[in-house]
Amino acid sequence: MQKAYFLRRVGFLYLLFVLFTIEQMCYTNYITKGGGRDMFIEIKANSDVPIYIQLANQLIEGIARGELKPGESLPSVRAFAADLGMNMHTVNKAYHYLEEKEFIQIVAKSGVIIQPNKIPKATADQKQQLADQIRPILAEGIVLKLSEEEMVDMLRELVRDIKEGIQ
Amino acid sequence: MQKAYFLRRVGFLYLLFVLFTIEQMCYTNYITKGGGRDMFIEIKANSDVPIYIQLANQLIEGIARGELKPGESLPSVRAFAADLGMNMHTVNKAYHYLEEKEFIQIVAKSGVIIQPNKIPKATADQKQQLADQIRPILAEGIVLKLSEEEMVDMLRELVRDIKEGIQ
Amino acid sequence: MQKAYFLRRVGFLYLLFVLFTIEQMCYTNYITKGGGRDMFIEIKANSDVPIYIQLANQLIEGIARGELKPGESLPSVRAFAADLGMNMHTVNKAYHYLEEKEFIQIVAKSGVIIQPNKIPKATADQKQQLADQIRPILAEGIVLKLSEEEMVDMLRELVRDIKEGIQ
Amino acid sequence: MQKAYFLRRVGFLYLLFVLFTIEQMCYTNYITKGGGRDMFIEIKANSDVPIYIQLANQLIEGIARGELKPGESLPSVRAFAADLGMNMHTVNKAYHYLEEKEFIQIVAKSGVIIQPNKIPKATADQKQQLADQIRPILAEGIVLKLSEEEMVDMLRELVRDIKEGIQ
DNA sequence: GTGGTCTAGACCACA
DNA sequence: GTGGTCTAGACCACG
Repeated sequence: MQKAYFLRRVGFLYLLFVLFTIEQMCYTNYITKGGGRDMFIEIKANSDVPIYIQLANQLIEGIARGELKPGESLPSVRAFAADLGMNMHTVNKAYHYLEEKEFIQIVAKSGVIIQPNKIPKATADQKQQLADQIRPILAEGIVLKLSEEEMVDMLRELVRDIKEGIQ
Repeated sequence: MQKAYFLRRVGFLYLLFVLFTIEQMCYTNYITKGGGRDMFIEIKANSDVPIYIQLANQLIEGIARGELKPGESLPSVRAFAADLGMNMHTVNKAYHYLEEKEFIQIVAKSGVIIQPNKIPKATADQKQQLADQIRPILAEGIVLKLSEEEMVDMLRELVRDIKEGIQ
Repeated sequence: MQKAYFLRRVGFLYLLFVLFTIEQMCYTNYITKGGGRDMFIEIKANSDVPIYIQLANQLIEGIARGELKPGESLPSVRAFAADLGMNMHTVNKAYHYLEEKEFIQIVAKSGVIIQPNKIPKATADQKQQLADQIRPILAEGIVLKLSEEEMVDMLRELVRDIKEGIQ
Repeated sequence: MQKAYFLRRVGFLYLLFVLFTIEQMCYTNYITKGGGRDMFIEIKANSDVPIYIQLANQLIEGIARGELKPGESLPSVRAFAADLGMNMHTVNKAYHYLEEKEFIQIVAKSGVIIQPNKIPKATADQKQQLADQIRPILAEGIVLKLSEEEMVDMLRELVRDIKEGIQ
């Protein structure tokens, strides 16, 4: 009897732990209406990556895989913030971050749309920036004994995942 | 005569210019004696990447290209900080960051050495972490109309640069 | 034959490109019949300048270059809004903005006319207002290493452009 | 007697009015320590120009007249905000606005400095932007019967004022 | 209803 | 002590 109770208690604690973990890992996993289909946004609360950057990255992936099409409008800062359970300013910051990269256009008092002008191909500067970001990660990969080919495979797989929307 | 003087003056001005530029871009560009050879550490003050991470990354690259060999000792926190003109705490933080990754060993009151045990091949977890870091960068690359092949080429070139120590 | 077709196709694509660009840059590029001649109104949707201010500025330029003459009537709010594809309120606001500056007269239930009374020369107050608006722009110009003469030249050129209706 | 009382009351109301006006017009007129000399920052609370833009403009003038020299550090966002009686975020916004223009450098967790690299001469793009900002003001000047020469004189005077720090 | 601006107050990681 | 980030709540002007 004692044992059964113990087990039940452990089970309960375990459940609590799982719930807590889930809550900590992804405090939001909401849906935003984009065009006809829906789009999942997943934010990790305990990440060292700022929330607004995470949001921006997810939107970038949406653009990358063509789910968010040029000219399409994004939710208003307030509506999006409410959906995602975060503050207006955080969404606003993500939007301005993306506007700086010219991936979206913020039309004051009207709304936010995916860049309707063709996004131009990466300039040498932009490529250099991307390279600077990737470089330390690759160095770490090399130290961890990953061969060049393994890393190339990883890259190809990631590109496929992004384009197919696999988390 | 007039011409020779002119040339010398231009040379001098050019030197000043170079020094000025270097000083502005990287507040440190020092040399640290590791093992037999020297190694350049370059820190960008005006970067959004924390200094201790920049330092750790440069050391990781040193390990990646075999310049820092297993068992070799690194400068003491104090000496390194003095050389690099940065705070002791910063160097310390970089060391602990690398120790956590098990790329180095910190032996209390003795010193710091490059991991003498063979660094094991990346676990699935570690690979996943690397992938998570690369993913948003690739997504941005895709939005900027880089093809998969271009990104693979970029990766291969970066790996070559790292192994050959090209900045 | 092959060549002629090719040229036609290029022309068509170019036309498409131009239309696309115009549509993106300025959501309206309409004509309004004012007096005898026509006048172009160009609104940039993605500007930080409010639309009603943009409209008012274009009308001010029309007055400045004498295209809109004292006593001439402007389109009704309703008709103008329809022509420009914008909200009635916006046109209304532009009109009231201009009326406040005494550049036009709004006669209730009758229409809007360009100020028929001679517009008096700028008062000290008005000059001060203009100066206050220009000042920060000039300061920025100075920081950007523009000489006083360059800025004077810029001013002269702008005055010429305004008077000749060059965009 | 009645009259004296009335006058006193009017005097009191007038005093209140003056105080109110002063408070409304410039709610701050603070000093910030820059190098050896002090610098006046004046913010108009009831202006339609956002506070953070006003602040940025005053700093730009400081740079323009050489009072703020390259490499010099600016107050921390919190200290500056306290001095000016405004919110940290407002100062922060002004700083980021200036950083975007590359007039200052924000070094994370360290401080803010006036751009130490030479600020390059205005590009064609930047000149165009300045021209676009000045144009409507000039058009208004023309309508107010200011001659080109009068406006040139106004510009020269403003440049002199900026360089000599005359408000 | 939209984005823009501003305030107040909080925690964090870096240096 | 610094800037970075995040939240909560407010008012405003534009459309």
